[in-house]
Amino acid sequence: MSDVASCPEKICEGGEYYNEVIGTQDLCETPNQGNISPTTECTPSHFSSFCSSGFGDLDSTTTFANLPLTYAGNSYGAWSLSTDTNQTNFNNYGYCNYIQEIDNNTGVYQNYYTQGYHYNTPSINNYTDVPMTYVTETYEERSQTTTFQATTLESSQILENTCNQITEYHREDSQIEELSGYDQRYNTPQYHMLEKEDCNSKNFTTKEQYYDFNYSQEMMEVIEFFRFNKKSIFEKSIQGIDCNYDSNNDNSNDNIGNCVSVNDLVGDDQEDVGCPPLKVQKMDTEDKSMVEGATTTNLQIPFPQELTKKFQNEMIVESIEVFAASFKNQRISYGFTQGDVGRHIGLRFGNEFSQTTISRFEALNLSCKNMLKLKPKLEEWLISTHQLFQQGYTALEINENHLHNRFPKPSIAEQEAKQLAEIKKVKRQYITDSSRKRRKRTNLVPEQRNSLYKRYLQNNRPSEEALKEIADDIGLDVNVVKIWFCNRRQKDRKCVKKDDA
DNA sequence: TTTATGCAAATGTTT
DNA sequence: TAAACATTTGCATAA
Repeated sequence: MSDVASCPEKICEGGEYYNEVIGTQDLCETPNQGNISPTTECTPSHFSSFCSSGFGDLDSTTTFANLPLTYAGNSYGAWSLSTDTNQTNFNNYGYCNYIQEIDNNTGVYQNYYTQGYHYNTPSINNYTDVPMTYVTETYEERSQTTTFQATTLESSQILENTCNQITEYHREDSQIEELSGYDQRYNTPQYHMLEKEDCNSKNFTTKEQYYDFNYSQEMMEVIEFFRFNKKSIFEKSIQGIDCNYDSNNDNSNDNIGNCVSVNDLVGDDQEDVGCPPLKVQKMDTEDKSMVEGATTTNLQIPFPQELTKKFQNEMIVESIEVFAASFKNQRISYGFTQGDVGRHIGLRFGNEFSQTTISRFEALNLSCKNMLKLKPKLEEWLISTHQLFQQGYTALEINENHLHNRFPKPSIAEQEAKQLAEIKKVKRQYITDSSRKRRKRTNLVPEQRNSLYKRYLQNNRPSEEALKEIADDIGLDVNVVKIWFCNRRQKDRKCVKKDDA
């Protein structure tokens, strides 16, 4: 195992720039309990990698991994995975908000949530055969806040060491064994978007040293290796927990019961594929054997291309999950309700969302594509709100004075470009005019509904004239009546199909 | 008071 | 072009 804190990788993809980081413990170790040493040089404007200490709580053995894509100002969410160094067979998986003050180089963790799992052997490295028991039903809030002083590292040194680390991982069986554990040595890569200028920053020597997210087989091997290990642990712990995929839309071909296959979000252009679910399926035996192949010395082509796509999909899915959790945390800490957010977005973009939609976003109760579509707006909300608070406004003032109005509305093209960036890997993508106002939902009163249904029984496909007549008669817009008949026919067809099944 | 959810209105895509 | 088919979204209300 090398002495590397993190591995910055510049990822350039279609004009967008990512920073890829793999961390190990050594340069993250902290002499004092609770201290954390982020590597500020990894990303010029934000932290991207850090380790903290502790098991359960943030102490000397916790490794933080997989920073999400989401941030507002200096704020990040973070996942941690830590193991029990006292061999009491307890594993801990946590989430917290991470806020770094760039100027004075300090950071704060807050709103720390944890979920615990028992496993029945103290041997961490045998995890593949260890059944794990889900211990806590829900996240437990610890309300812990940890403040620390950041440590700055030389980026060139990090880059060099990290590349050595990757090479060693590829070469040495013993080191691979070590890495396959999921204790403090376990890390996952993470990435987030950077400005173009950052990519050319002097902190990084030459562009040629960067790994390309799409095309570097070597990089993908490492990413997949780490990610599989993590998944195999986590998935064991969520056995029996329902997927939280939009159960209303359960007629998709991708659905398997209430869960959906994650295959092919990053599909090739020939395939007409849908979105993955927001909770992933367990990996099957076949997949596992392929990944286990990666732990041999033959690491040239350990992963089939298909699997690479699958992991990319999972990364996308996970980035949404993490963002949703982070978004909720921040919304609550700002003191806004879901309804507030929906209204603010209306002020900001010209088209507001209901409390329902925000609620569903936070609970991952929307389709993946839908989540990806909404995400840029919620990111914008976080940024705008953060700025308003920085200017000294309170939540009350923001609400009463409609301060989200103050931000220039981005052009439709800009909004669409952002949505496109989110869902560009989804085939069948389409961006709708996001500024067009959705018609207010008509609330039909029972008499109107009865009247419509009576006429539907007489003729379920009325002509234009008949529709007009019905509309006049009931006192509704003819379009509303037309849509009602369409939806009613759709409902009937669905019922018939269901009966047939 | 806030959030979650069933049903279906409205919108988008394919046939 | 219209209808079928698919998906997004919000009202009303339960929790």
